[in-house]
Amino acid sequence: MSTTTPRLRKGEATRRLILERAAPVFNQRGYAGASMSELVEATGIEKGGIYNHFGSKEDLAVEAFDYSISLIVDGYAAVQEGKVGLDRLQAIIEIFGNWSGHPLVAGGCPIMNTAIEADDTNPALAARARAAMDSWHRLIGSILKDAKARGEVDGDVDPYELATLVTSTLEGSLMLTRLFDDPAYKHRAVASLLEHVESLRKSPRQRKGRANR
Amino acid sequence: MSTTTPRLRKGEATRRLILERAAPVFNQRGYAGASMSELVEATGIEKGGIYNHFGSKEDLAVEAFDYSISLIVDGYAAVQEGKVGLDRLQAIIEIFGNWSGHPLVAGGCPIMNTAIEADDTNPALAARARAAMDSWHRLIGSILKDAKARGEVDGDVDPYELATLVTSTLEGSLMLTRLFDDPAYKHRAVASLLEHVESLRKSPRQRKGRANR
DNA sequence: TCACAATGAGACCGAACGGTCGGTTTTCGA
DNA sequence: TCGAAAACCGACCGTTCGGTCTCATTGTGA
Repeated sequence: MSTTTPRLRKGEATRRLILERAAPVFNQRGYAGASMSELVEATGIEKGGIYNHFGSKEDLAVEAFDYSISLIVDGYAAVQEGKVGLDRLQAIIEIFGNWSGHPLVAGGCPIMNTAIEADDTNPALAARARAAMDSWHRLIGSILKDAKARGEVDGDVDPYELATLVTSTLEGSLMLTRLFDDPAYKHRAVASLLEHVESLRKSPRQRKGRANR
Repeated sequence: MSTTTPRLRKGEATRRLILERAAPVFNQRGYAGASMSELVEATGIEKGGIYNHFGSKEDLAVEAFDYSISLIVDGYAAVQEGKVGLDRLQAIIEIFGNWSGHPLVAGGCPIMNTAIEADDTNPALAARARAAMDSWHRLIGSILKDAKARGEVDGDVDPYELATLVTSTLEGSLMLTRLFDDPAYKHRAVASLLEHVESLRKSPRQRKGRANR
């Protein structure tokens, strides 16, 4: 390996530009719904140029998906900064309801969109969606485990199970919000989840013993 | 008009057969992902035969969607029979987690699938999805209003808001269940919602005064 | 029974699909 | 500055797309 330059400068820039511009197209129109000619138009790069960097439409879709995910990972990492324990989770839930004006990627949640389209049709994309969703659940799960370790929440809360419930509610509400073009659905889900998470908090007094419900 | 026969017998039968067989194809592969040749194969009717009954692929997709919805409406109507009040809602939530073996239509919830694909691309299908979702929310909402009228639940529960929360959680969990091919996600959501609904029940004692939280 | 409308088959259409490739331009290290 | 390599273009490929049309067959009311 030594000092092999893996990729040259200009090409790398175009490659990234293609991904940046193709990602929202795939996210809005779906894999089957997005045509190469649309991608040519959206990227400003001719077909030959695109195929110079990606082996197939599917390759491009997979890499564009990964690019979308990287934006999301970065976005959610940023909102947790300076927060600890349960506050981190609440910050994540809260921001979910507030990307509205400047969504991380146009067209809704790429994981959900890809999951819905690809589960019966495209194993490669479905696998990427699973990986991204798993990583998301590990993030939420680890925050909850941390909160438990810090004594903020009761011991009988299963971090992973709660994580999947949070995801279910948020994603479902996002689907409704986009279907009806009305943020109220998302906001209700966020409010409900924040309340639920808040209810998990042990009051400083209680150290042992089950609290709420 | 007088005694105009709107449609003849044989044709109506084929028409329905096409819908029955096309519905799962659209639900699994999506509108853009389903090709006419796949529909020809699935229905056993040649292209000319299909276009004899439907004006376009989109027309067929819309009618197939409506057909799927009719199956769902019938299915959920059946499970409520003989039940009253909050029991009706709990029966609906419960059955949501148990279609697994014999789903009403292959490929997951047609409303969610259509919502995700069509919201940015197909106004006609998106409108149908909105109508179906609205009707679903009205069903849940009316059950909750009935339960309130019967004094089963507290007055400060907003039927429509709760309905949309139930939908969010169920649909999101179905997405996860299908993505990971694991009913656990769905079952967790069902259990959580059943518990939540149960917590709304006033004990026979309490007539006035807010109960839980 | 019979004539005609309804039905379904399948060859056919132009357009658009995803993908290839030779040639030109651009980039950049030597 | 220059030449090889990288990057990019766009015409072109075979295939499949959604949709049309003609014609043989079938169903059916009178």
